[in-house]
Amino acid sequence: MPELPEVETVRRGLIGVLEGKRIAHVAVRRRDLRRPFPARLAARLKGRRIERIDRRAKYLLFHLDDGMVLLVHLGMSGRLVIADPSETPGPHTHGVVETEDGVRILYNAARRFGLMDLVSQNQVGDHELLRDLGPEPLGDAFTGTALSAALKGRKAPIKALLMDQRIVAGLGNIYVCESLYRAGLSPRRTGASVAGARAERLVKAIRAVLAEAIEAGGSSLRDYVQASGELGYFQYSFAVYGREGEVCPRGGAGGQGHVVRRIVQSNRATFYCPKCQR
DNA sequence: AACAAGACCTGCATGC
DNA sequence: TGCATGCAGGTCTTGT
Repeated sequence: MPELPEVETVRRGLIGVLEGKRIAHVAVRRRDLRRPFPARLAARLKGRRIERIDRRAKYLLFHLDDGMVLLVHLGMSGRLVIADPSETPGPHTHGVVETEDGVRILYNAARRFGLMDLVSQNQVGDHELLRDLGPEPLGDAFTGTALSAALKGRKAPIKALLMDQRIVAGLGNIYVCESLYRAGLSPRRTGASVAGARAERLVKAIRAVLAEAIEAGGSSLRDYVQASGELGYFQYSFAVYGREGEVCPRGGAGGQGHVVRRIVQSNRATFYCPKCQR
């Protein structure tokens, strides 16, 4: 679920309650997630002060005052929420962090696709999960030229390549579909064919879609909520994602062929408008 | 090397 | 009601 806009929204929601705060207590209820939680995680976090919360792609990075960084990924169904004082951990709450001033954060991941790791600050960039990531789509390094270069010679469909975190880091199924629609590019087009003006258009579309989604607090479909528990509402702005059979936003009255189609690429659903996307 | 498909795990909607 | 099936925001691994 959580793609870049959702992770960024969670980050923003946690800054106010966690930055500068000291961790008073940590409970680990189940540690066999996608990769097991680090050994002695609770003991290593206890007493630490959270100095800063960053994001890299879909990872959250909690910088601690002992030079370590707690890496958190939410997987498909993960949540990081500020608990109501009366709230008790559910069956999928795999970790609970409590600050000195009494704020409790629940780490919830029904499908256990998420992960946590501890890495020292000066090795974060070399971490195996981060080192091969492509540029941040909202950063300066993500340009039409850079994207063209990354796609050069690639025969796979552009849809699949944008899902590859080494090409650009942070997009997932929703925002790839929406960005391709915005750019007017068919998801079936080869990566190599996206160069020059098309690549520029795609970069602009990706940036715009992500910015709007962050503004909307992300997209809430099934599991995702903001740290506060509020829903995001970008799902109401989807042009194509999950809209198979509907008329796309540019179809106008009657539609005239602007019917959103669902296909499967690399085992993932792709939604697009064959009329608007070429 | 690049690509597609399968695997991981759980919950939910759907249809019989 | 119960059961089987398919599907889901991610990404790692396997096989061609």
